[in-house]
Amino acid sequence: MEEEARKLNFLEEIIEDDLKSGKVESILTRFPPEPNGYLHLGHAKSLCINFGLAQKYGGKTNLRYDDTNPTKEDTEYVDAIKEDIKWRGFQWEKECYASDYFDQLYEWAEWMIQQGLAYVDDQTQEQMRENRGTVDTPGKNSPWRDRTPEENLKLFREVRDGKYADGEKVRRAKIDMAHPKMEFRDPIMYRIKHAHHHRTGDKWCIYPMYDYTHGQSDSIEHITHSICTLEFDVHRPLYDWYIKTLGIYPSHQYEFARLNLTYTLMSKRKLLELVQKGLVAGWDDPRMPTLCGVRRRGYTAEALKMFCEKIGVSKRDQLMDIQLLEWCVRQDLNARANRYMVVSDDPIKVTLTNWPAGQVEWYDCPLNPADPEGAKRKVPFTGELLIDRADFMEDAPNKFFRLKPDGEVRLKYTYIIKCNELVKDAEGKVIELKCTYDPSTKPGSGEWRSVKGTIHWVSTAYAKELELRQYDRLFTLADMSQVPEYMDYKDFLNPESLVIAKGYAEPALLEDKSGIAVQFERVGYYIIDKDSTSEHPVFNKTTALKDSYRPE
RNA sequence: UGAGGUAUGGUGUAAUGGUAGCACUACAGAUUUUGGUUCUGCCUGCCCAGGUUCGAAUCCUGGUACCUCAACCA
Repeated sequence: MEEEARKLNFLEEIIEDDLKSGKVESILTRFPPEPNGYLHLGHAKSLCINFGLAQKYGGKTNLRYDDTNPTKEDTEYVDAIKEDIKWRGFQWEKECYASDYFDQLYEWAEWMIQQGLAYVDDQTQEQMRENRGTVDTPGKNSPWRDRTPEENLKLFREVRDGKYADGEKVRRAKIDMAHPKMEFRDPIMYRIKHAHHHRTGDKWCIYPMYDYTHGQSDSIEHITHSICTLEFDVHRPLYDWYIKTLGIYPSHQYEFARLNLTYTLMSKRKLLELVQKGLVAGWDDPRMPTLCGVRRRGYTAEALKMFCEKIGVSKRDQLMDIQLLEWCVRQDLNARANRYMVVSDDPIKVTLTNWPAGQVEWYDCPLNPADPEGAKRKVPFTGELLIDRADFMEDAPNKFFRLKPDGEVRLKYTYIIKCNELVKDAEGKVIELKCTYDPSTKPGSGEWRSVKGTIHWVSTAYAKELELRQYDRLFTLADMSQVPEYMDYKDFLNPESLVIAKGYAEPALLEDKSGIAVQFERVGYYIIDKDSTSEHPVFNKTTALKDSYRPE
């Protein structure tokens, strides 16, 4: 046990060393989303690292919005991000915005010009691209590179004051156009954007780039450990360069491998596209891998926490099997999700021919079988029932344990019944099963008899129609053997590639119209309300569920 | 042909010079009033080649593969 706890990932080692050596007194991390989309499963990992590490070592975490690109950002996202972080169970120390630092950043920018460390460039985007060179050929200096500090300052102020149009000029750091690291070939610090910012409004028409903003923001807040994903590792030298050049608080950046999940899209850009094209109902569509999406799907914050603890932290590219996530969800839900019996639409009627007419028996069924002494629900049993069509098969193979002609099955919590006769309609479709029940098999009376199958049922007399507007698991519970690995979102949108996992037993959360959470123990039922605006053919199915559940 | 990063079963992650462990998955079996859960069993691994050493996943040398970087995105 204790040895288990002693295993540290590389970030924990770094932090412990820094704490031990006195390099820092306590740690301060930050979670820096750009408010241009909703948080997804990948962010769950980042959240767990940035907040979790601080928590573990008695430090704090700032929530900082990286809002340096006004054309992509919006307060809708700012609010949604906060909500998701809270749902996940984390509390930030300070709520910060990169835009809070625009004035300071600008001051530093003028100072750099005065030091001859930056210049205004008149090249077009194309010229700049050409002159930047490639990974194995050096770049060429801009013809405007040697403007005097005075001229640069004058120009820069004119740019700031809006004398130029978008793209006309750009502000660059003067480093080295032949540098082997592409990031050092005179990186752009400011670009002109006559755009309305969600916080600073129209105050600025120039906006700083990520590289010129992030390190300084960390520094201003005195972030001790700035932890980000691997693709930023090539930026670290530049991060350090700005901090060193400006002589400000030395925050340090560390990188870990971002999370990828099999069969799952984890790109904000593509998720945004799904939303914008109306291919999903929104960012919180349960098919989406967003935190609000999986939340509607029934995932719990605890399950996500468990998952993040299991996947570990390293610098190797990580493609996690989504089955581990699902295992975590089941693990969590299995212990505490309430269970209700349910049949999906198009059920089969079962008539018990030897049941005393009009008789009703009530059963106390546990809300959670794992806790048989816990809360109960009352379920009425009568001589006319409905069962799920999938629980009956006329020409059943040997391995089919549910109801078949002349076969026996246990109705969950009640009697064993035997199927004696099929009733079919004109098309030959089975519409009713005439069965007999075995009175001696009533639970609690006499000897217990076992049969292979146990199925759900509802009493037609008491069945309550419950219209649900949430469908469930269409995406992640698709039969994985049917879809190619790395299923692209285009395939995702192709209904042919989706196979609903029928009978996959897992507790799930669904919501009815009034927003009440109802949990069923078998999923594979997908439900959508009649008013659904989704254009996706798979989802345009109206399903009314019948449930034996009777509130109080 | 540049710079940076990473290599341990199918997937992910431990072992820091001393028997390659754990989890998920797959498979097999037991239990089961959910074909769930639980329990048991089981297959599969140190990128390659040299070297140092009594002993190497670990140290050294040389290869190889994969990822990231050439947005006025973050």
